[in-house]
Amino acid sequence: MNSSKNSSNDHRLICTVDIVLLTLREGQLQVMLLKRDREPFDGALALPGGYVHTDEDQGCEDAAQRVLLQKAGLQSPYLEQLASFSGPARDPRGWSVSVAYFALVAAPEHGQPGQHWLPVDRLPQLPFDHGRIVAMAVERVRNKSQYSSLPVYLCTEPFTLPELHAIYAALLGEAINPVSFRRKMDELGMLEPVPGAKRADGAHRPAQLYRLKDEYRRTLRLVGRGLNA
Amino acid sequence: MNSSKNSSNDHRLICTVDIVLLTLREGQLQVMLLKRDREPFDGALALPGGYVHTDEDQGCEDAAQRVLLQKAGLQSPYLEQLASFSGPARDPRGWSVSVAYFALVAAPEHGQPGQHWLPVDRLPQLPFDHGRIVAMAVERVRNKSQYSSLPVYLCTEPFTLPELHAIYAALLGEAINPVSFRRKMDELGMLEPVPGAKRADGAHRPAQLYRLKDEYRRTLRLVGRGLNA
DNA sequence: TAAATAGTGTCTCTTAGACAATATGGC
DNA sequence: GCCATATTGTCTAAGAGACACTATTTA
Repeated sequence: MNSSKNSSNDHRLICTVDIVLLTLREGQLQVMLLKRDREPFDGALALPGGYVHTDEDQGCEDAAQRVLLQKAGLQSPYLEQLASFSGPARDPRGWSVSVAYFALVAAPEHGQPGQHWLPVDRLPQLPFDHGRIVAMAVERVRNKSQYSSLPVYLCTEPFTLPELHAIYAALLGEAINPVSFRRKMDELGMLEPVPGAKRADGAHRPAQLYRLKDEYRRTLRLVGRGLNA
Repeated sequence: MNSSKNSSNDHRLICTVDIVLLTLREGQLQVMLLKRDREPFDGALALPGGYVHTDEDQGCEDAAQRVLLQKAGLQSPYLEQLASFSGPARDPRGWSVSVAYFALVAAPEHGQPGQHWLPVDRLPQLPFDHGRIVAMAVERVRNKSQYSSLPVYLCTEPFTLPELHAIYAALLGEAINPVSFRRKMDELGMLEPVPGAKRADGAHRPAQLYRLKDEYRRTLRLVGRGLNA
C-alpha cells in the first residue's frame, strides 16, 4: 500500500530555523525583527531565519548560529532550542517545519542597520506563525527566570547586583525582595566580585561590580525553590 | 551568490517524528521500543517513529498521534513535544530532522505484540540518536514531576493517594514526605474523591479513591515551590 | 553633613518535614 | 481485639519577606 509514496523524496520538506533574539532595554523585554527582503511577506517585519543548509550545517543549531551571525552580527550568545513549529499553512511555500531557537543578549549599544527592536508585549501582527513563536519564547524566558540564572545573559559584564536585580524584576514583572535576592545570588555561588571595581552612579554609595565565574559562563544555574516572587 | 542552491527543492530534507512512550511498572520508568522491520537498522529495537505525511498531517503533532495509534494502539495519552534532533549523521539515509515527542500512559495490562518495555536506566545501545532522545525525555519527565501534576498521567483512574505518592517517589527516586504530599495534592485542587469508593488492599484501612476533575484532565497543574524533594 | 542608594542584621511569617495520634477495614 | 496502613493534628525547622540599621559616595 501507499507504494506511490515510498520514494524517499516524497518525504522531503522545507526546513528552516527561526531565531527569537531577545534583550532588555528600557525595562522591557524586546525582540529583534528584520524587514524581509524577499517573498513571501516581502517587506514585512519578521524573525530572522533561514533554510537549514545540509551541505554545511551539522545540525539545526549550527544553522541558528549561522543565521544569528549573518543577520544580527552576533557570535554565540546564550542560545537554546525553543520548539518546532510545523504544518501546511504556516508558510505559503508549502508544508514546512521550523525549528525555533531563542537567544539572549545584553542590550546592544548600536543596533545594526535594518534591525528593529520591538517590545514583546506590543508587537504588530507578524508573518508566518512568528507571533506564536515569540509568545512561546517569552513565556519560556519569563518562566526560567523564576528559578534560574538565565537573566545574567541579558547583562553586560561586569554588572552590579542592583542592576541584575532590576533585570529580574523587569522580566518577572514584579518587585523582588532585595534581601532575598542577594541571599539567592550568594547561595548560587555563580558570581564573583571584580576586585576593587565599583560602579558609581550618582550621589550615593557605589555598587560592587560582579562577573560570572568562568565555570558558569555557559551553564544555567538553578535556584532551589525559585525566587518565590 | 549561491544561486545554484536557490531552488526550493535543494532545501527539502527528511523529516520524521519519534515517540518516547513512557510508563511506570514495577516501580521503574520504562520506555516502549519496537523491533524495526526495515532498513536502516532492520531488526533493532528502536523508538516508534515515522515520516511526517504532508498530505494528511496538519503538523508534526498529528504525525506523532498517528504513529502512536498505529504502532502502539494508543489514542491521545498525554503527549508533549520534547525537542528536535537533526544532523547529517543521525540517520544513514541522509541529513534529517526528527521532531521528538514523549507520551505518558498508565502501565498497560497486556502489551501489544511486538512491543518491548525496557527500564530507561538499563537500555541497550539504540539506533539513530534514540539513546539521547530517551535520555532527554526521561530528564524532562523527572524534572517536571518535581513541580507539576505530570505523574497523574501514569496512573489508571481512579487511584488512591498512596498509589500516586508511590509514583512520584519512584519517578523522583527518593522518599517524599507523605504529609507534605497530601497537603500539596490538596492545594492543587485537581483531584476529587470518588464518593464512597475505596480500595482495600490488605488487612488494613482502605484508601479513598480519587479521580482528576474534568477541567484538569488535559492540563498540567504547577505546584507552588515544587515538591521540595 | 545631607541625600541617596548599597549592603547587612535580625525578626517574623510561611511552609515543609517529623512525629505522634486517630481511623478503619480485614482477620 | 489486633495489625497494618490511611489519614489527620501539631510541633519543629528552614527559608522567604519586612524592616531597620550601617556604609559610602557626591553635592
